[in-house]
Amino acid sequence: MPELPEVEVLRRSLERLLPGDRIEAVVVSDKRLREPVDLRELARACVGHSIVGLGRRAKYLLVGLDSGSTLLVHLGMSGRLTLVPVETPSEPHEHVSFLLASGRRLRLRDPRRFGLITVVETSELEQDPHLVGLGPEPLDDEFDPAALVARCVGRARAIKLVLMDPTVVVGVGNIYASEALHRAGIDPRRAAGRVAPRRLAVLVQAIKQTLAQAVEEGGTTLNDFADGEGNAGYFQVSLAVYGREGEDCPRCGEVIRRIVLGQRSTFFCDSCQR
DNA sequence: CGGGCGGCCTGGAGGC
DNA sequence: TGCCTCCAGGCCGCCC
Repeated sequence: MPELPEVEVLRRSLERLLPGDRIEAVVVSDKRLREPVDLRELARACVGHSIVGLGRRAKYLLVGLDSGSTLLVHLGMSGRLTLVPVETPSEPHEHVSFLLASGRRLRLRDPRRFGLITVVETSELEQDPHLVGLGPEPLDDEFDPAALVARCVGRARAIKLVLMDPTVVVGVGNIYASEALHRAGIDPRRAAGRVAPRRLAVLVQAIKQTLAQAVEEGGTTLNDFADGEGNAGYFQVSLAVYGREGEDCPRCGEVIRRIVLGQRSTFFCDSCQR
């Protein structure tokens, strides 16, 4: 489900709702996620401690606690983290609930179980194995044309797959890779090393603009994405190509195609993406 | 090292 | 109604 914009939208919503609240109990109802949920570790870091802030790195949500620990949460494909009244009945695929002093509970559901929740010492966040080796944040100045060019020279891989490589740039998943390439007018199949530097510079701007706009529009809700209060996003109406096989390209009117690259659906316009 | 692929999971949609 | 296949926003590890 979530790429960078969705996680950032979630972060912003929780940032308004959670800081200052205290975790009174942790319930693990299903420990089966990408890594088994460790109740003892969660409880030790959380119970009796307050939430101090919400951060994000790549597609990981970071929940900072006054215990000196940070919760690292990844939503995988189908994860949802929502704040509900404490008496809300549990639903299928609920994994973890944090009962808060305010009478609410923060609940993590994830039917496909590709998600993750774990505890990291805040002072050691940078060295955490989940985060180490990640490339630059796409919305930071550090991600610039020179950075992308350096990672593309001499590479035979399709440019779309390079964009989705988290050591190149983080947070760009299957939807936004297709969208950014359409904006930049670049064929997703083109070998990364054969995209001119000038056009890679355009691509960097397209990525930044696409992601920033998606955050402003509340993320993309194709099926079930929602922020911490359950609100859907609406960037899906701004999608130019993703999920629009057979429709007209909004820029040139040609038919949008769907192909498979790296086992993922890829949408593009053969006519205005070269 | 780069590159390609299978695997991990469940649920929803659509065809028959 | 049921059964089958395909498809889905991510990521990891194995192979050549």
